[in-house]
Amino acid sequence: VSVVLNDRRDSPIQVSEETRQRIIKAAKELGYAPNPAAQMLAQGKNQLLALFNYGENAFPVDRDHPFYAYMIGIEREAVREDYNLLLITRGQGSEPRSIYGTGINMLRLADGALIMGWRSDGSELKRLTAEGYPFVYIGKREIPGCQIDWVGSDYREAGIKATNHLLALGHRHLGLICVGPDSEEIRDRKRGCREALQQVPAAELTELAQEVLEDADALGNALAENQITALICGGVTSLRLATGLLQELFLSVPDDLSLCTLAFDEGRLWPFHALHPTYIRHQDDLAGELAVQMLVKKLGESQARVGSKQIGVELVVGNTTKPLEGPR
Amino acid sequence: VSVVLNDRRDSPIQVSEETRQRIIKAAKELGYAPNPAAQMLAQGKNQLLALFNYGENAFPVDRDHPFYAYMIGIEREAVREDYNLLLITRGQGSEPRSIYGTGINMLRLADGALIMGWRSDGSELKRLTAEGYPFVYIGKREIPGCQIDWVGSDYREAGIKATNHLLALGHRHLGLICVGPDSEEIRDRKRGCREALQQVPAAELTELAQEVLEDADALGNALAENQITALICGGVTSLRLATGLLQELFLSVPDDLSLCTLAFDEGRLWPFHALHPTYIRHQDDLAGELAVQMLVKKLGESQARVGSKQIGVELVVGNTTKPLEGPR
DNA sequence: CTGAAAGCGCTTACAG
DNA sequence: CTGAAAGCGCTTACAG
Repeated sequence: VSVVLNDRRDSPIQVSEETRQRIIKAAKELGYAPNPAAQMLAQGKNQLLALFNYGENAFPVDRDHPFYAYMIGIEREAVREDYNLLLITRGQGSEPRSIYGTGINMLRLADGALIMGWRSDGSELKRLTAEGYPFVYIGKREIPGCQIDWVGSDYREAGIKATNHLLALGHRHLGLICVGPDSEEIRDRKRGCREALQQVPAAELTELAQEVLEDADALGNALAENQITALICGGVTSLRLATGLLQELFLSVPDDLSLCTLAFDEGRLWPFHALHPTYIRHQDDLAGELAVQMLVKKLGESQARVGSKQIGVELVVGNTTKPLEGPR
Repeated sequence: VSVVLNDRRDSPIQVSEETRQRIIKAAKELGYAPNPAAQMLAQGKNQLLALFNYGENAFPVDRDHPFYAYMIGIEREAVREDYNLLLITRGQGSEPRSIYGTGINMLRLADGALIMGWRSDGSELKRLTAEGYPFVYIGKREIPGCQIDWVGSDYREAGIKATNHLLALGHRHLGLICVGPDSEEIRDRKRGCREALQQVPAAELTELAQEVLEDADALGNALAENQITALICGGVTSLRLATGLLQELFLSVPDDLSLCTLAFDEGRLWPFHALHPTYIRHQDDLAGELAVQMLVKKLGESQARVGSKQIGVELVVGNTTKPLEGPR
């Protein structure tokens, strides 16, 4: 019966066509529906991938949140690979988020896990690795003495491309501002910008403290002091804050200041937007897909390392950057 | 061991504190985690809530999608109620989405389910109900001959409030435009607008076909023919399309036309936006929370009906509507 | 308080 | 080709 209903053609068991039909007919009449839990138990795997986020919710309240795009890719690929997704929400009511918070490794409900979030606890990841639990980290994550597989966007390249663009436009006094907690990916942004800058001897890059985005005058002073003609924003949040303050300062973009952001989501644009930012386009949805692929591969090869991957980025030129026209 | 790990204080079995600690310690050391499928099989529940979407993905690619806000609330409440969330992605690769598509009811892996999406198959919902599977529908869903519990935003009230606002400003020739597939909630919008309009004898409401949003001239003609001075958009998509076309037509908002939308997400606004739409604020995240509460209640009371709920809405006045100043 | 046993609904070798 | 049996990992009466 099991062979017939699951259409196991590769089974060693041969069933006559007549019997087969008889079984199917009976199943229909009885309104039979298999119990997936029992199937899983018998087959020893449950086609479940856990999603764990150290940072916030799986559904970020802030839609500008970079994780959102990852999620889209993760779900898309999960459909293809025929896995269900398990959002770990039990026991996540209090900070800090923890995998072992309740004492047991909750991820083991699933065959493997995708983990994300900046505030991740290195020791928990080490323990997971030691236990041989298969997971892939979403976003770059380097832990000394512990090789973990991750997949993320190449923020260093983002920094390089943005900086090169502004340098090519003739700007020599650049500013860089990132908001948010210090993380591998913030450091990569800064590193990329610095690397690109070093190719042009006369150029200067000022890293502005994120506090200057709390007050228009603070930003104005910082820009003036350093003669900044082009500002690189680390992401959408800094771009949003900066544009607001620049408006207060009556500074016009790009006439008074060129603006370029290392992350942006074009889906946000409205027809009546005057500004179309120059930005670095990421493919975080592809990163999400790749993460699932890597994890599934890991599961198949019983926990071999699959290696980390960085996804390339590209510059999209909008109307917020323009060539420098001599001294201000 | 089972009694200790599941913290069954009400169990007839008494366990000494010492033994209890010994068990917990051992579980930790061994990295023990219960198998949800086995738990499901043995006790018929596993603290898992399934999420099934007839329409699209759980993570809508379009961030303007109304489901997104629901998701936020669902997750928030799941944390509180101590449930994990199971995103049903298996077998969802091809249209139309189906719960029984593979022959088995995938939802049975979880204790209960939250179901959403306009394209839902009434017969599947009927079958679920007949089987006694506990679920709550996200968004209004009425099926003849089948009482189902749902929770959704009150789009009729949205229509009423928007229409009343425009009438109060003196407008008498209103237009209404909704895009997307016909659904209970689209019908409610229209119903609400019509109801409000009937209170003012001299007023007229023209329902524009969604095709007029495909072409600027078509929209222009429709507005002119009906002398429309105020346009109600059904949601973000129609608002977006309309603003784009109005710009092409050199019609200015709100001087030439007042604009009000029945759904909007203020989180989208940028500092440099000139237009702040007058809109109806929904509380879909609260609806999501409520849905989880209702479902959990259902689970507790072993599938009693809990009744459907509609969440109230409110008008937020922006700068896209203004009083009518005599004939145009 | 502890241990052995039955059973949840399936799948899959294993005998007939 | 068919039927009886073991086992997946749990929970829960049931004896000791």
